[in-house]
Amino acid sequence: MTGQAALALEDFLPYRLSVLSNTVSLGIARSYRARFGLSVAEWRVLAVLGRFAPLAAGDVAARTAMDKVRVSRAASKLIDGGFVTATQDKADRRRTLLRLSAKGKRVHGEIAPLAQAREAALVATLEPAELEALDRLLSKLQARADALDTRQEKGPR
Amino acid sequence: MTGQAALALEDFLPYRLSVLSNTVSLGIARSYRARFGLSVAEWRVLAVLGRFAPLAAGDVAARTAMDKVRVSRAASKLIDGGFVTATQDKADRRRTLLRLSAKGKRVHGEIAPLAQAREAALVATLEPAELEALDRLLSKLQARADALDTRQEKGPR
DNA sequence: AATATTTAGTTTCATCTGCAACTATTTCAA
DNA sequence: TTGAAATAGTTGCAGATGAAACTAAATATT
Repeated sequence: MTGQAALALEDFLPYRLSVLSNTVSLGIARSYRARFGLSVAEWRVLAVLGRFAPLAAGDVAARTAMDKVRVSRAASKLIDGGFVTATQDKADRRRTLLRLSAKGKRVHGEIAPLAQAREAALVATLEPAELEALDRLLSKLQARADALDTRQEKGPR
Repeated sequence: MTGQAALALEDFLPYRLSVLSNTVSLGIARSYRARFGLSVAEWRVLAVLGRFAPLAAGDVAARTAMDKVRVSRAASKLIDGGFVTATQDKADRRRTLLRLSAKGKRVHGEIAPLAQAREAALVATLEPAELEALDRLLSKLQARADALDTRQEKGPR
């Protein structure tokens, strides 16, 4: 009845990516929400701070692909919870330098292996060659998606 | 300083999937949000209704991998907007059968090609063999993610 | 048949989220 | 210098979201 080929949602790549991403992320999120009361946004901030010493909020945003509002709120919660400390950058007093507190490091040390184990379990069924292919394909698609996105927006980001 | 290998967010598969999925979906969403005022959830419901004749809300949820709350709300908006009609199932009066209205069909007919063009642009850089590999990898990962998820939950879904 | 359980869907509540407006500070330009 | 423009980050608002509680109808149990 539809004039043109009906869109098969179940084969539609953006949809498949969305379902897969949600399945994976929600599964992981559940485990650390239950244990530490951390949201995905908070965990991401914790993760980059665990890896890259002091970062300003803007740097966190760049590294997590989150917008600055989301980072700001996640950081506030982490500070309230005592996971993160904030100090004003003396060289540029607009900037707030974020670091993990001792508690933050402890939690990061607990969650990171869990997250890695989950990822390992996810890709356990893939051959090494497949894993390599996956890496390349995701990189290619991300680059392409960024390009399409930039083109669509008013100006360059 | 961290005892174990720090988690590299930028290489972390769940994170990469999330970023890619968001880049792609939001890019597409922008185009039909601007034109028709439809959210991603609404568009998904419209898409499955455009393809599979009358569906109950629960069937829509199953086919879109959205939860029933989200489906219920998207359906309400679509009904308010005149894109979808709802009739009570005579055989089971708990069920509401959803169909596209004439207007809904028209909009679906407009958006579907847009969405397909976007997908085509996204995968345009992939060789046929790569596309095939992508398909297989996503299926494999989804199956695995589902299995891990089910195992984690209390009972089977 | 009467009651208990299950199922379909909605609503409430408590977040989460993004956009836009805002403050504070720094950098640029006249 | 001094005002204008840019940058870092926060907050108000309005919409989206998920979990849990709830209503209504169907099915299972006794």
